[in-house]
Amino acid sequence: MIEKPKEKQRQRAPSQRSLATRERILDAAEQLFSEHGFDGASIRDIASKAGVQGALVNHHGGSKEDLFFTVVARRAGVLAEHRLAALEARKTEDEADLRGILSAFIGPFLELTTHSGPQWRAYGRLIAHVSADERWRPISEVCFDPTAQVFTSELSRVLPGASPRQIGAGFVFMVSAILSLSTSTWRIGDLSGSADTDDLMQTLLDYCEAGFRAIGSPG
Amino acid sequence: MIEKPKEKQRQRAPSQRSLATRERILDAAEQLFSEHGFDGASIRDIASKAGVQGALVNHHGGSKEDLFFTVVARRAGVLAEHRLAALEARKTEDEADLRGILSAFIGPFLELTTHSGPQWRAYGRLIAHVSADERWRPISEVCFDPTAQVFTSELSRVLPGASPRQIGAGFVFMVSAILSLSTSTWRIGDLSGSADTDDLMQTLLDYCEAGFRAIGSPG
DNA sequence: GTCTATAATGAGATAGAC
DNA sequence: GTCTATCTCATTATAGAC
Repeated sequence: MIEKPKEKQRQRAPSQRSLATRERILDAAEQLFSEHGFDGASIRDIASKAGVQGALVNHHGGSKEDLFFTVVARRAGVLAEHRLAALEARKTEDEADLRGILSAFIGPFLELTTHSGPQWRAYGRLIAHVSADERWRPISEVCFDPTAQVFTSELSRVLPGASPRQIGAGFVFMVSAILSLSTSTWRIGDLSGSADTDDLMQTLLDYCEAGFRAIGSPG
Repeated sequence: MIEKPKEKQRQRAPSQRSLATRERILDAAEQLFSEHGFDGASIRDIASKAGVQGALVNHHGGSKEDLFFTVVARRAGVLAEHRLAALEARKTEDEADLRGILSAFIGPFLELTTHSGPQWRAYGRLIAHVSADERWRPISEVCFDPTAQVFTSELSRVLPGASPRQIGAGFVFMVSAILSLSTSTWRIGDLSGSADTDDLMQTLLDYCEAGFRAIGSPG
């Protein structure tokens, strides 16, 4: 199950080749989990994509659920750091108003998932799976809730007229809209050029900022 | 595959008992597909929940993919009718402004999925699966795109300043926010009472209306 | 750490009796 | 239309040689 990160004490440091293999396996798992979901991606497919034997996947990743957890957690820290750093930067420049907070949350995610290569792009879709399936709630709690709490606190500060429940609802609406850019781009149209994605980010920011303002101001 | 609704010519009308069995199977499939997704729900589990033998599921539903299609399509017509009727009602009363259009789209969905029993509640989650997985795009095109086109046309009419792409983006944001109420209610809090859900619907409407206005107005 | 081989289970689908 | 029985295949996971 998903109990812990379970950091076994190792006898000695793993070799470089071992680490490289492990990374290949995690990359393959990231892509296939993001495309087909947990149940739709098989260990065999992952092993095949990584160019290794099936047994190696279990050796490096443990059970399938452990592997899924590992893949999600691998980039969660980086994403959280980018978001919190962006938030701090806004604060020190006195730009931590509503739009500044939303930018700090949305910007790093879109920057990473659209401009940082196919693995990060897959990771965006992967988060959508984690977020949609209550089965992965323990993963969410560990990987994403801490950051979410920081941002909802900030939102409550700049929107004193909104109840915690309204802030929570608005936050869920925003997250689902963000993730829809990773999963439903085909509904809006191809996003090949950077100009298009930046355009879409502005539209998303405008949408969410106005939405939050409507929630925060009295009826 | 998902080619067609494939209406085989029957020799004679099915018996009442047969129809009842078929409904039980579809109900069970609806619940399990909505909870665990297509790959996570097995034919065996569906048969067990419906209280029939496994072979009957294939007999009534065809292949697993056919069964999924059938379940999604079963209520799609009702949902579409409610939405289009609500839209027409607004138009004849000269209330087809932005908020009226959004209400006609959101209201029937929330009414059905929160106040019309567990099957409709499951159907809401089911649509979230269909919408998130590109694999079901053919189903979306048949079941939901026609209604979506009607509403995006209306939105373009009342928001002449927004490009089709912006309307499309806003529509995707809105749909993802609506569906998040079916999948992520545990993130916002329990929705036991009707008052709570009505409250949430107002919040959602405020959020989306403001968001669309921000998209539709220059700068 | 990596491989081959295989165990153990569960999946979707069908044949054929009733 | 319904059931029993079964086919065929894919799945996760592990045992053990190297």
